[in-house]
Amino acid sequence: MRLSDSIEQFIKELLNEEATEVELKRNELAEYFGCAPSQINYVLATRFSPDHGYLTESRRGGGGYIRIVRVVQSGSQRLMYLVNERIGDSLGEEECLRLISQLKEQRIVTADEASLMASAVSTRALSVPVPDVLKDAMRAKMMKSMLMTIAARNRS
Amino acid sequence: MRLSDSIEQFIKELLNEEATEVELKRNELAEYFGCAPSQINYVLATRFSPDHGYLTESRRGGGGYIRIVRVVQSGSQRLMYLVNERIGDSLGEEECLRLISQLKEQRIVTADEASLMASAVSTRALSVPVPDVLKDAMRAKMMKSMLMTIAARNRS
DNA sequence: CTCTATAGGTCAAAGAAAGTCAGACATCTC
DNA sequence: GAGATGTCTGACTTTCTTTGACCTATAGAG
Repeated sequence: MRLSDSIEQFIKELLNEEATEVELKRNELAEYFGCAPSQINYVLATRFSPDHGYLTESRRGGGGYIRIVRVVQSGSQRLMYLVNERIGDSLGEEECLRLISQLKEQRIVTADEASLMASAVSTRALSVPVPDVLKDAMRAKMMKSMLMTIAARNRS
Repeated sequence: MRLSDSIEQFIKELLNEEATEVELKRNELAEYFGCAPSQINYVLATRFSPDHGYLTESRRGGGGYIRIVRVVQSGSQRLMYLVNERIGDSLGEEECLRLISQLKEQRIVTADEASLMASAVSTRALSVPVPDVLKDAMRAKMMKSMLMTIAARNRS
């Protein structure tokens, strides 16, 4: 069995028993598996990315840590559909706005959150000298990122 | 738990019970926590700066002290300050996150809104081939845009 | 007025973790 | 079996914390 798979499984077991969140020390985990610490980053990048339904945060320095949050897709099929299929690699401003207003109508986000999201992907917010193609790519990523965050919260 | 975090918490507990102001002796505090006195300055600098919503003043010599004041500021004042003065033309991810978490602590935004904002300016959301300089310029604009939206909403 | 004990301030360097990335190696696909 | 894709490592980087040596201001005694 591959090392990455073992590490993946180990973390998923920690997450299984009613915990939707784990905190671990990169160095300890690496030592436990007898591998380079950077291997942990590889596993996180390839198995615990937002596209896989996870969020991670971390802190460096003394007392540092890595936290992994599992985003369960029970009450949020709609969101996961958007993240995984509807939104591709690029999304124009109009399309973003359409999607956001749908989410609001379906009461998946509040009116306040909808306007917050809209202001983040607005032309005004992205008015820097960058080709439109890249801006739309960013919009897609930003939308996915925000939707994942909402899904994580809706974890019901 | 980190020493800095313990000291931070200790001070915040002193400030919590209806007191908006504490006065303490640097050396005593350091002795209580068994650390170097300069550690106290570190905590003040990283957790009780004006950005965090605190002011500090102090006095040396016999009978010296350090006073920490929690600044009471309305939400919209705070937002305007951030938009017009604090956030310039560029803002790194770490700084964004710091500002956002302070807004949350000061209850100007909800926890949900804070995580939404954080996910919008995250590295993850902006991982497209664009120079960092431009990303930080975008972050500044996005933050302003979102904060303006919040300010507009609060004014109702 | 001067001296000294008593505080707090500053800064650089060491330490503690995590992040990044290029390249070696492995595995899969056709 | 050659090229593409996936794994893994190690050297280097970045960020955050902690300490200690040295600096500066103040009050009070003489």
